Amino acid sequence: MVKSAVIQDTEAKILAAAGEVFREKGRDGAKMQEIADAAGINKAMLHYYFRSKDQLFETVFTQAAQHFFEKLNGILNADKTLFEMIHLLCGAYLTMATENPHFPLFIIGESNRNAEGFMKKIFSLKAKKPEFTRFKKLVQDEINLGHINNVKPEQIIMNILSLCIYPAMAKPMMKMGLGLTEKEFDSAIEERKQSIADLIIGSIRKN
Amino acid sequence: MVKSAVIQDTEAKILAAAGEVFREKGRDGAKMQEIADAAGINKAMLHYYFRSKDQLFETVFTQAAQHFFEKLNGILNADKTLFEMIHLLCGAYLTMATENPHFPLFIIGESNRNAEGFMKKIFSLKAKKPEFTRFKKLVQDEINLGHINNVKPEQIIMNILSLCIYPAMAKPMMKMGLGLTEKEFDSAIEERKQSIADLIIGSIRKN
DNA sequence: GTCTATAATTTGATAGAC
DNA sequence: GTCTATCAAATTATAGAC
Repeated sequence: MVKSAVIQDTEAKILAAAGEVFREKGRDGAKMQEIADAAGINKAMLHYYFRSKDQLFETVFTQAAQHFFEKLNGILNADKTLFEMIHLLCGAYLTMATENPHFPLFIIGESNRNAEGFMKKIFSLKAKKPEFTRFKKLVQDEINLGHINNVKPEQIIMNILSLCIYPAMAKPMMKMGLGLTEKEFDSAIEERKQSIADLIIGSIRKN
Repeated sequence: MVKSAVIQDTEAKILAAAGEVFREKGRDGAKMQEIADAAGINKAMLHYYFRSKDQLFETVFTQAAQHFFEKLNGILNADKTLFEMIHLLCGAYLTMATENPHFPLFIIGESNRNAEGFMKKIFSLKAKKPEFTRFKKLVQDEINLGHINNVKPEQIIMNILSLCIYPAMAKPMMKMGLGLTEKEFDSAIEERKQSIADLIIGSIRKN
């Protein structure tokens, strides 16, 4: 166990390469040969470690979902006020979507393709599925205190997810549609880091 | 030319079937056999009419984009006030996304896969690419009149698109994540038809 | 134009040497 | 564990009869 930390073992290399290719090309568009090339190893190794393309995909997908859920649960269960939590959620989602723009499309595509299987997978993860019960309670408390309007917590969640994730995942189309350069688009996204949480809060706060 | 209007010609049948399958399964996930079955014709016919799978996809994609752009241009160039136009845009996008939830994923996936080719395709359409110049002017006018805050029109567009499209395209994941039944989710979307435009307008209107 | 049968190609998967 | 060579299956594409 004195292996250099720089040199990943083969399994890790495969998972990293497969993750990238699957996210970019999708489950069907990704080819085993391309994954092998990206990992710098032979195609036969993929089968040696993961048996089949399906199994490799499942592993990659599960790992990605798990990683994200852990992060999310950290926020949703933190001891914060509603407004603080909205800020944190917006920051986390925006950062995730910006750094890894293919990830949301990847997840959504898979959940659309096979909703039942998707659900089963999610529920069998070690990391618990994100729980919004605490968030919902915070919303209800603020309503009772008269601080915010009588809104459904689900709508707030939908708004946060939409505003944070969509622009990043649709970047090429957005850039083109709005006629923005790469730089202009990136700075537009940067602006949103400040504005989205305020927009959400402004829309529910009682004046 | 006394053919019954009910019986579509083969080419139209193919395009309809291919559109459905491509949107649902994606460019790579869709199989020619499945398209042929959906169209109720033989696989060889697909090649007779469209030469190759690639060409069939391009035709379907272009046609879909064109149809949507025409609708959008109708709104963007209409003689309306800014607030009216925001309401119309939200309605059009929400309806589109709800009735055809696979369409946005389809377009975004393709534009991510090949941004340059996507742009070339769009620009060569008969229907002009949607122009936001008039929308931008309306925003600037309202800013000058002191009716709304000094916001960038691009941010408004991003917000409209995000809030309307994302929840519908991510329906299975949303349902699961929020623990909603089909019925509950649909009524949540229905609520948004009333609330989204108001949310957008509320976020920019000067009080 | 439409079909059946078949060719050609791509791609996932395995066998077997090292 | 890793590679080369090869197989097997799936899928696109075409040939040719009607």
